[in-house]
Amino acid sequence: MSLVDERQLRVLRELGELGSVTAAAEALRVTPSAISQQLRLLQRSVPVPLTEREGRRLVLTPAGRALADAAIEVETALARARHSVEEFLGRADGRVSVAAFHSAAAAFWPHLVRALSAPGSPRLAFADEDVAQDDFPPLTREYDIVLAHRLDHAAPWPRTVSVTALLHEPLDVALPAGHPLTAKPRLSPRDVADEPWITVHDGFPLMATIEAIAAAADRRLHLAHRINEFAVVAQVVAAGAGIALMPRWTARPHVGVALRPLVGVNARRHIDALHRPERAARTAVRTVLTELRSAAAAISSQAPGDTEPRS
Amino acid sequence: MSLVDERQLRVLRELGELGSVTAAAEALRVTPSAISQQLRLLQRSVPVPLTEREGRRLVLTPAGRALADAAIEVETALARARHSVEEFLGRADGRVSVAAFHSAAAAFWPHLVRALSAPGSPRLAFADEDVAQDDFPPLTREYDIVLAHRLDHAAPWPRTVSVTALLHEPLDVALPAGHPLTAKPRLSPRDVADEPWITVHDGFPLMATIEAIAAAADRRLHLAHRINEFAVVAQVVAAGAGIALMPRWTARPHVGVALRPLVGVNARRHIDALHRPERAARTAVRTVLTELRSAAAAISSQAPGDTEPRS
DNA sequence: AGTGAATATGTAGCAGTACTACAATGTCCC
DNA sequence: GGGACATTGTAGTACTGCTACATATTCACT
Repeated sequence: MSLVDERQLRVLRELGELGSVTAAAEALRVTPSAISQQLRLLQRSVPVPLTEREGRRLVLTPAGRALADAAIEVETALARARHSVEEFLGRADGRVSVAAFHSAAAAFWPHLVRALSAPGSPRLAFADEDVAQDDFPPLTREYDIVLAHRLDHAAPWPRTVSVTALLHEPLDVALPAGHPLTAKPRLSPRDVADEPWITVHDGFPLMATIEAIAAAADRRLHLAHRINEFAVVAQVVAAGAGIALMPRWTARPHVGVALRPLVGVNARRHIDALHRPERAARTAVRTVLTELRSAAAAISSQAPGDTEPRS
Repeated sequence: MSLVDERQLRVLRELGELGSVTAAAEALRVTPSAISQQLRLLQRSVPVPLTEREGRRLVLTPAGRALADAAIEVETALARARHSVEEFLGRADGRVSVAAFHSAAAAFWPHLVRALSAPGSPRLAFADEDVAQDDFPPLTREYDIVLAHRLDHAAPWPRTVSVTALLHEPLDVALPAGHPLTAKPRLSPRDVADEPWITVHDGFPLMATIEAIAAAADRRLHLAHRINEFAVVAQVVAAGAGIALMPRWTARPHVGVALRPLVGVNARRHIDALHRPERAARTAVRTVLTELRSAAAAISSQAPGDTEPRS
């Protein structure tokens, strides 16, 4: 019985529905002999007759009809399997996993939640991932979409991932409220080179800008603290432990911290959505990408005084 | 996509569950190379990657997982199909069609209905078929069980059908109440040869006994009427239109009709259940056959004064 | 850093299977 | 009884899935 296969079941079913070997053969585009042989093969696995002669035609016995009915289920399941990939790709409400580093997560995810809460929208699965720049692309193996950042002049993303540009965000200098430098509307590398710095850990994107400031000022900076998380950085800056680079749009404003634009070095970061090219074959993933772009537009224009043209 | 077959889906599913080509190969008792080739073949039909490398192992992508899930349904349906014949054979409550000629139907079917009314019993499908003797065996093509009758010396049933003997029923002479012959406890062919006869149509089983009476009495009988249905015969006999042969047990008694045993010719008929041998592979069919046998025992002993040994 | 074990993939050849073409057998209908 | 129709059997062919073996890649351990 275990060598009953789909082909034989299909033949049996056609015979049952069409009522003759010849008709089944035409339907399956083979010779009647092929049908006859498949039936003989199938019969070998079953101890009761599945077919019987009726005059010169061949028809199913009740046992044959029982098996032919089961064959319908097999074909249904196979058809469903054959369409399951398209279904998977086409589902509007599929699960979409989105990873992001902290500041992008805080800025983008609330937008996504609001925009995609209606039934029929993609179901979101968030995960925060604060990793060094090189480690963003590999995350696309695990997540459908990865929000990543890199500095203007850093190495571009590898070509194995697709990139959707979201923000080109200025990095400002964060000063404690009341610090003397807050008097200046914009700061040069020389202005800030002697202050104690709070920076990200080595390997993280913003570090390159810190190094650019040191180079432009021709000084060795004093790296007092290494803190990745901007919410913590803001607290420590406000407490007067040093100054820091902070993103203009995606970090939550802090009353004890003033932001001043930096001139003389290119202090900007790209925030991009990375994904493997084939993941965008899914409708749900494309929906989230579209929503991310419109969230980016909202984010970059949310503080009118701070938008790029005027910085 | 249409060349996705069960084998490829099975391979994909094993890969998904076991997590490596080698493990899937062991599970399916083939070499890893075979697995790899089947996966390549499957991938050819699908426009998005189903698998991806993870270190030195191979794992499913989300699309692959979607297809593997569908593969489970396919295997389930196939397993069900492979067991559907046993299920069909083993079901206690399967449908069993029973054909019978009129007097057997009237005598046996009420027993069957009473005995097999509990839930879980075979579901009965009755059909009355009053045919000539030669036409009983072919009815086994259409019905699971056929109640048929034949006379003692008639040709036996062909060996293509299985026979379950039910009754060996005496045929008595039916006389109008008050007819002079009712005075005799038993009748010889000579006693009845000059009466007007009511017989079945030519070709029907009882006809041979009529001819035997004529031969034994060396007379030509007067065949006044040809009526197959015993209920009608009884009415006409009671009305005085003639005498007739009637089965002792399976014809309903009629107040205007007296039955007298016939001696000197072998006047008995066999009532048998005929079926194709393979139909008895079904539990439900065997249940009905058993019930028919016990019904036969009840019928032949229901009128104690008329049982065979005393006739 | 290097080496060996583990894993997957490619290639060639082999074996089993499903098909076609054709012949034979059986059935229906006039 | 003859001709058309239908199924089955037989021999040969094409295809497909497998094994064996070689190769490439990754991992773990020293």
